[in-house]
Order: sequence, then structure tokens, then C-alpha cells
Amino acid sequence: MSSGRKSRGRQKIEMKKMSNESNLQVTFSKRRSGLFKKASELCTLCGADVALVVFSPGEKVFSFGHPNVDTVIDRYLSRVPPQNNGTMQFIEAHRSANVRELNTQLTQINQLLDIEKKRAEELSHLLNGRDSILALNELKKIVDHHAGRLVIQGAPTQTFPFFVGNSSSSNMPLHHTPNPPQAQMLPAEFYQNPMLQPHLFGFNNMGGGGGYGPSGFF
Amino acid sequence: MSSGRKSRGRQKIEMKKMSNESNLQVTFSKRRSGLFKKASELCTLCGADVALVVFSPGEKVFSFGHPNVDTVIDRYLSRVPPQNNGTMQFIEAHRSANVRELNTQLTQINQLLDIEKKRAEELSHLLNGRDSILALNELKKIVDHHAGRLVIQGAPTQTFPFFVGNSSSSNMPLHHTPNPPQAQMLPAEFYQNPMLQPHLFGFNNMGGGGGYGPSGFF
DNA sequence: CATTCTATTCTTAGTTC
DNA sequence: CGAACTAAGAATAGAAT
Repeated sequence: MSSGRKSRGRQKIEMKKMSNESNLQVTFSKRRSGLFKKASELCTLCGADVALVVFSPGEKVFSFGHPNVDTVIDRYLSRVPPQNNGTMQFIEAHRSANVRELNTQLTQINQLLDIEKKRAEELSHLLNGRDSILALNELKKIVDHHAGRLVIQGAPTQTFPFFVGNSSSSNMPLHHTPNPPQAQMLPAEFYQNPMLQPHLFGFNNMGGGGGYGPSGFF
Repeated sequence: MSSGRKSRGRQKIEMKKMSNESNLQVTFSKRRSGLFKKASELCTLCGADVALVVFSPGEKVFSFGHPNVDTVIDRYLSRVPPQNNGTMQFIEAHRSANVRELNTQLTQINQLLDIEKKRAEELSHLLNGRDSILALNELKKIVDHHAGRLVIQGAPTQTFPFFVGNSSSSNMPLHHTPNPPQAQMLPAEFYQNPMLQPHLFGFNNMGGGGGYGPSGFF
């Protein structure tokens, strides 16, 4: 509304650590979302199993796993999980299944929501009445609100003070968000494929080995 | 340079497991490359630490880590105070509750969405340029209707079981590679930012649920 | 800080070598 | 099969909200 030029659009950037802290933060946030989305899509599209763990420069953790991080890591570490507490395992497995399904549903719902949103948008154009747009917005708010609730529930993000008192620097954010509940954890871009897993940690154990790629593919 | 049509270019694809095995293979390969590249860029650009493990449908492993997979995984797994077994259970229970609740909410939201969809559909039909006023009334009804539902939401309705067997997840057989091939090949795409690690390791313990992010970012 | 909005660059589905 | 190519879909840097 003020400046003439809207944007120069995406600009090419050098592939080296960003100097501007502010930009770095924004970029980290955006790219992290993109990365998780891509990982998720790889699972959906190709049936691959993935474990992805990311530590922000500020030591915050973000993870994604299909079917879940632990399972994949265990496999990666070439260990058979069975010696666990049977019950724990059962619960864990059960939970994973639920989460997985929930996520699938979430994905679907979000797609629908997206479609709905677009439709509402179109409608608001058709409706040229004075109150129409207002009403439309109300509708949108409601729909969005519902989506929001879902997200909040699904992102157990701050599962609790368990590692309280263990953080060094600015670690442990837990609740420094004024009003917005912990929903922010599911960035908009992410709705497409959450797969996020509520967490708290259980235990297993293993040693690890790894490498990059096998010889073949399938 | 033989056939007339060069290519229709990239086409949009449905986000569900690819049916064509052949295409899936190719897509997996391409996307895996892209994913690793993105992960690598996130490290370079933002100084983030990442661990990424991917199992192809054929059980082959691919991994990437900065500074290396084990370090990151270890850090990820170490985020829990080992001493509490009781706390663990408490948290676990708490989480389970959340999942159940999420489940319920999901169902409800799904229904709302469905209704919303139908309404919108009707609306778009009603809207024919001059019927806007009529449509507006419909819109109002919807808004009011949902305003009511919103309040009701807290009340658990019916938690219906999830339909298993969605495209990607249904039930991934937890097979593990007999002999985990150690780092041998380095795909071309990877030159950009290998960081792959030959590794060795010792011990660790406990595995954790993956969580999706902390509340803050840094 | 998180989102939204462009204008661009980047990724990749489909096809050909 | 894997590499190359083409064109359309995605992701996103920068700026604004």
C-alpha cells in the first residue's frame, strides 16, 4: 500500500552460512518446513521409511519419522527392538499406529480445508454484496479455527517439563509464547503432511552403524 | 529429436503411493536426492545439525548427517533424564490421552468439514449473480450453525476407529536388512554436501518418540 | 515472530537418449 | 537402467503485514 515495487521475487543466494541472524532464523524456519514436507512426501509417494532429526542453531529439536523416528533409527542401527519391555513396546507401537492414521487423516482434512478455503475465496468474489465478504470471513474463521484445534492437539510439542533444568542457553522454550498456544509448531506449509509425533521419550538402546547408501535400490 | 512433442513438462501428481512400480523407483531416486540436498543446504545455510535416514521400499538404507548421523541421533536420544521410569509412564499416559482426544476431535472436525463442504457446494449453486442475497442468508445460517457447534466441541462424541490401510502407511513390514551395507557409494547428487559419515559408535540408550519441534525456534 | 505476497529460482514428472 | 532434457509445478528470498 505504500511502496511501489512489490518484490523482486526470489533471489539466488550463496550456499554458505547466512550472516544475517534475522534472515537466518526465517530461512531456517521456512526451509525446515520444506524439508519435513519433502521427507513426508517421499514416504507417501514411495512408501519409504524415514527418520529425520534437526537441531536448530539454537539447539531446539525437530523430528519426523515414518513410521516413527525410533523404529527407523533402530533399524538403521541394525538392532532388533524386541528386548524391550513388552508392554512398553506394545503401547508404543499402538500409539505409533494411531498417530500415523491420525496424520493421514489430518493430511486429508487439510487438503479438504484448503479446497474449501479456495472455494470460499472464489465465493467472496462472486458475492459483491456489502455484508457478504464479512460473512464469508466469519465462515473462514470457523473453519480455520477447527483446523487450529486439530493442530494444537496434534503437536504435543511441549510435552512437558521433562528436560527442564537441563537446558543450557536459551534452550527449553516450553512456553514463552504469550497467547498463541503451542500450535505454531505446525507451520502452515506443514499441514500437508504432518506426521509429527508427539513425544516424550521412551527408551531402547542400541549401538549404531551407518553409512551412505547401499549398492542398489530395491 | 525424433518425435514432435518434446515433453509436457512436469505434471502435478496425486499425493498417494505411486502405483506404477517403475515410476516409483525413479521418483524415489530423484526425490531422495532432492531431500538429501535440501537437508544439506539447511546445514550449510543455517548451521543446523541434521540426521536423516531413509529406507527405500526395498530396504536399502541411505543416510546423511551433519556433523554425522550418530552424533545427532545421540543428542536426540539423550534428551531424556534416564532416571525416571515413573515420569515416563505418566507422560506416556498423558500422551495416550491426547491421542485419543485428538482422534475424537479429528472425527468431529471431519464431520464439520464435510458439512461445510456440502454447504459451500449448495451455495455456489445458489449464487448465480442475482441470487446473492439468498445465498447470503444461507451463509449466515451456516455461520450461526457452526458457532453453536464450536461450543459443543468439547464434548466427546464418538471416537471412531481409524481406517487402516491408507496409501503409504498401512503396515510396513518391519524387516531389516540382513547385512547393512556400509558406506560404499556416494550418489552423484550428493557431492554438493556429503557430510556422510563412516561411523563407529559405542553406546547409547533409550529411544524416544520423535517430537515435532519445541515451542520456540532458537 | 509467524504469515502473506510476489517474482524468481529450483525441483522434478514425463519423455527421450 | 541411468543420464539428459523440457516445461510446468514447487519452493522460497525478500519485503511487507
